[in-house]
Amino acid sequence: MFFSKLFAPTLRESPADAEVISHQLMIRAGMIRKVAAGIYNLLPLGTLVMQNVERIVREELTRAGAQEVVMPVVIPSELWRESGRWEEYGKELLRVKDRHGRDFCLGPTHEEVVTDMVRRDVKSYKGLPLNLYQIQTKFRDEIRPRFGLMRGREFVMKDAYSFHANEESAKEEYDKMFEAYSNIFRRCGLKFRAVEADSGNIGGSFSHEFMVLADTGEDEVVSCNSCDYAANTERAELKDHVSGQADHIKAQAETPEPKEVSTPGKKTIEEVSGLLGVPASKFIKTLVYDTDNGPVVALVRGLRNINEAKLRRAAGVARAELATDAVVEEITGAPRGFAGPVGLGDVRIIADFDIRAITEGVTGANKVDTHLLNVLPGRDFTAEYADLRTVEGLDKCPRCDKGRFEIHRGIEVGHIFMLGTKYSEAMDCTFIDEDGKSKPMIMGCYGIGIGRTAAAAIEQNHDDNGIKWPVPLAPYHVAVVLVDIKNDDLMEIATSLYYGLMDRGIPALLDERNERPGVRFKDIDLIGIPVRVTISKKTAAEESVEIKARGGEMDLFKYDKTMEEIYRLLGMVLPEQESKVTISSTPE
RNA sequence: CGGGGUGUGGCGCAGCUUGGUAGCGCACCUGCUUUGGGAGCAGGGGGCCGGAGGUUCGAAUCCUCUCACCCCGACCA
Repeated sequence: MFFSKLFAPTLRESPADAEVISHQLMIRAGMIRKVAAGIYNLLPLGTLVMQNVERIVREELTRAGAQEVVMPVVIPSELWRESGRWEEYGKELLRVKDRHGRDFCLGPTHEEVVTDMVRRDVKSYKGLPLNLYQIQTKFRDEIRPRFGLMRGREFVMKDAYSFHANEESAKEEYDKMFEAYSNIFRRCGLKFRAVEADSGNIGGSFSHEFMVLADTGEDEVVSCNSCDYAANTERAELKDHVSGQADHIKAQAETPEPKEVSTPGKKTIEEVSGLLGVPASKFIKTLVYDTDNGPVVALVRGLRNINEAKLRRAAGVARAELATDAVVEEITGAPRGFAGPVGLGDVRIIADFDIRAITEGVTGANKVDTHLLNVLPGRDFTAEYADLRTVEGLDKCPRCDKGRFEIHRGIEVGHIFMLGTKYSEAMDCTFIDEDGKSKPMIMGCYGIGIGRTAAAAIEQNHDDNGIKWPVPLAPYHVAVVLVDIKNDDLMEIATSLYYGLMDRGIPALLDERNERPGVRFKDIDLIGIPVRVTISKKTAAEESVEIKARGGEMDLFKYDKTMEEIYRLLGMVLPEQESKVTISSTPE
């Protein structure tokens, strides 16, 4: 590509609404432009990068034996009604009507469509396993799209779905996808971690998220500093480490009877802790939740946060939200801020394991302006115990019992998931097994956000000057900058190098714009091209070109060493028979 | 949806409190000079101030309504 022809409107300043660096740089580098909230145009540079991610995804999935298909964007409501998700999915599902008034939706994901496709034509175990994928535009009417391509409403996703005759086969495919995903993100030049994620209602621990580590990530992940356990903080487990230690039993025995203490107007743990001079870790935080199975009281240690997903699981409910003040008052007999587990009536109490470790605890007295001292779990109230608290750094690893958690922020670029028979049963996707019996297929699904992967790569690879693309994602691998554009001899050297690169399959950009060199260097850095070759009168006088890796130092190379050096910087090896090839020497 | 905020040339902003001819930087166009890290000078073009209604002799500015966008919360590739 000749830069003078390239549609890449670069900006010096970033638009005020771009928050994160990848969003800012994509706009400044002329890769994307916003059309509406969460909806973008991809300009040529953005398109090239997306194609690079897609190419890597295709290569790795093909190698893993998956087959590419294309499913529709507009999906009839009937399929979604069959799975029950037409009602369940909520407002994220953009529904439209056709001219006859029939209901359709824009596909946010394709379990229904692919299940329908497979059930029509696969009848026997002989047709299994099967892994079908597509790379396609999805639409999810997100409440709050943000961060450019990181969380758009319309976005390109690679979604794969596998079908199996039995669990073993499904697990095998899952492992294969795990491997393929690792290869994909490694090839994209990303530092990432596969972490355990919510397994949903089926499939044990068979769900992993692939997280690109970046401070701006929307997710938080923990990893053990001793073993290989890693999980999304939302899902990370903690074990019951506290029961039965000798000194603890002694402290329990020595805890005096509960005593009321007046705490007028002091509602928060911080306030009461300050007033009484008792550390917050002695507090039993008491939260009243409204669930679809009535109210539930949850207890966690002061300073710790409850994990509502864990609460939902422990309580066996689908919905749990903090109760309103009115409900709190009804359950505890006191206004918000003075709730405690002691003397509560007939209400379900679920406590975090850690609560059991408390002796001489402090909690609300279920009475206005009053708290209780010397509360001892087990003696003064009873509760069900479960893992309820959100993990934090330095918490003990539940797997190896030795290590401690480290916390990182991450961007979820991929998710692999065992679906089990949820869709195959709902939609009657069955096959005849070897034993002649009809069974529902076991399914897995596997997603990668293409644009999000590109954005994540920028989050991890940038500096003050702009993007620093990992070579496999770069829109062009090499920029050839001709400084003195009016000099025909130099132009010939530059174009000959440019075409030489193209002939070798190296995507190149020839910058022959009538701009001052500084402007052009800035643009090329901003766009993030990995290797820059500069040709000018000065370099030509030495029969050399100047080569500089993005972010590196510049060096002069004689014409016959040029290609070798470019290959080296791109992490490639010049083919043996080419080592003698030179770009055209100075014309006479 | 709840809470907060912003809408003024393509981009970044000022002007609004206290109504009186719409401004600055970048970008763009022309010319000259310049040409190794976002040039200088001179000239030039482009905005019904998000939209509708109202108050007023007069509204970017005050009032009402609306729309869009952004930020903080619960979802997700």
